[in-house]
Amino acid sequence: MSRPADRTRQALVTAATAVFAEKGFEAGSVREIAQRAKANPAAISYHFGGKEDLYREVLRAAFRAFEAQAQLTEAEIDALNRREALRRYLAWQLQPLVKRDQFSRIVRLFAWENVSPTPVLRALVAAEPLPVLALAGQLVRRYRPRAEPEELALLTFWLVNQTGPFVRDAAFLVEEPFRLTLDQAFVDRLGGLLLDLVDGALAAGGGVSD
Amino acid sequence: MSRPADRTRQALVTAATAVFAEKGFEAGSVREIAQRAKANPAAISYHFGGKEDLYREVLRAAFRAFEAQAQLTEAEIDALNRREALRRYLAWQLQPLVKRDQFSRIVRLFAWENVSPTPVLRALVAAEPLPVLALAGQLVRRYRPRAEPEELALLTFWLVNQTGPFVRDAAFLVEEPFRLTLDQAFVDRLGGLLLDLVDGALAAGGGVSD
DNA sequence: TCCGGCCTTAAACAGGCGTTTGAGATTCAA
DNA sequence: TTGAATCTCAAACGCCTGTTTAAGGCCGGA
Repeated sequence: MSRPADRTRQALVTAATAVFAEKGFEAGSVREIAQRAKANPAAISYHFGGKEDLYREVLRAAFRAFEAQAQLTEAEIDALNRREALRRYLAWQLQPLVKRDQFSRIVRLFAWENVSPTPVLRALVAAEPLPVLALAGQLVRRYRPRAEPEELALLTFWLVNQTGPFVRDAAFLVEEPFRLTLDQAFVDRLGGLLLDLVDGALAAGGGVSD
Repeated sequence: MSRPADRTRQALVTAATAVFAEKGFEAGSVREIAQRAKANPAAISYHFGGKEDLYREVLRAAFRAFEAQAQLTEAEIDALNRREALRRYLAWQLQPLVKRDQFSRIVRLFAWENVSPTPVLRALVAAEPLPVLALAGQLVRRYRPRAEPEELALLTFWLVNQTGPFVRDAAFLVEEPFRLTLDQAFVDRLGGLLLDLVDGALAAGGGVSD
């Protein structure tokens, strides 16, 4: 695959990622995408089939990019000290804060899907469960091996959302009244703070010792 | 004020709240709003000035409705046992889960604003800081009176987001793979679980005893 | 050189958007 | 009852949307 059209395809996917991240799927227009890719709107229908199919391509690439950064496998969760496993999990989830330019668009894509899921994403995740949920669930069981299924589900959802708000609303945190500076040292401090909080929360009230 | 036009005004605000909650400000159309209110699209321009002005009215009503449900004042936070204050704070924030029909639209309105803030809301909150942030910050200081400003800011933001995901993504929690049932008993259990988690997290690692 | 497939393009299509217009209905005070 | 103010409504305006169409450029093989 080194046809002349590959340049157009790749440019369209890149431009679409930026536009959909900024405005969401509905509000992102094929004309703006084409303009940023220096291509014609009709090229989207020609190469992908339509706006939805282009979006599917964008989501697939986003999933690949995010999961490639995982610093934790299912095997490691059971092998490692549970606090160390938790530390790696949090570090992975906070990576978008470090590699801001690279990941911010992907984070925003998922934020849009969070408030208004598209049929495109629903179809994609229906195929197989999200790896991040499986990892978080396994991590919770290291702390609460005897928890009921409902409590386990709640704790898993809770753990996933310990980092989400910081990543999703990073732009909000640098403004008033918070005024935080998002450099590497800050992300390290945040990671340490969250590790203490989450470890403390899971260990207290119902947790078993490691 | 019991002019004949008041019926139209009220019907438009009600319909607009539903439509904006479902689709967001941009995607919510004046034609759909007018149709649900059994009115003419031109009535929006006539009574409010335009789509933005109608939205401002919707947001104002939403703020009033949400803050009227507060179960905690600044004075009570310092007077009460800190765990009891935290319990009341969490109960307040989880109320949308209990009174689902009444509050779900407001929660969704703010969820849209979270991913893509409108100039309308920005102008509204610029006037004065959000009461919920002030309360959460005061609560955090009960646990960590000697924390640095940055840590205080992070902990405040963290506390606010302990309940947010459960309320915002309640529709997600009832589906696979979680399959939770959102009745009163469940919300009580969730409130108790979160109270233990948050109290444990804030008390561990840096917290002082009460 | 010429042909045929791949690619790009401007133009047009049907439909939705927020808002304005002007005429008609309705309401209320005098 | 009359006149003026208030309100409603269908129609039209200009602009934007995703997609289709048809014409032409481009390029490698015969």
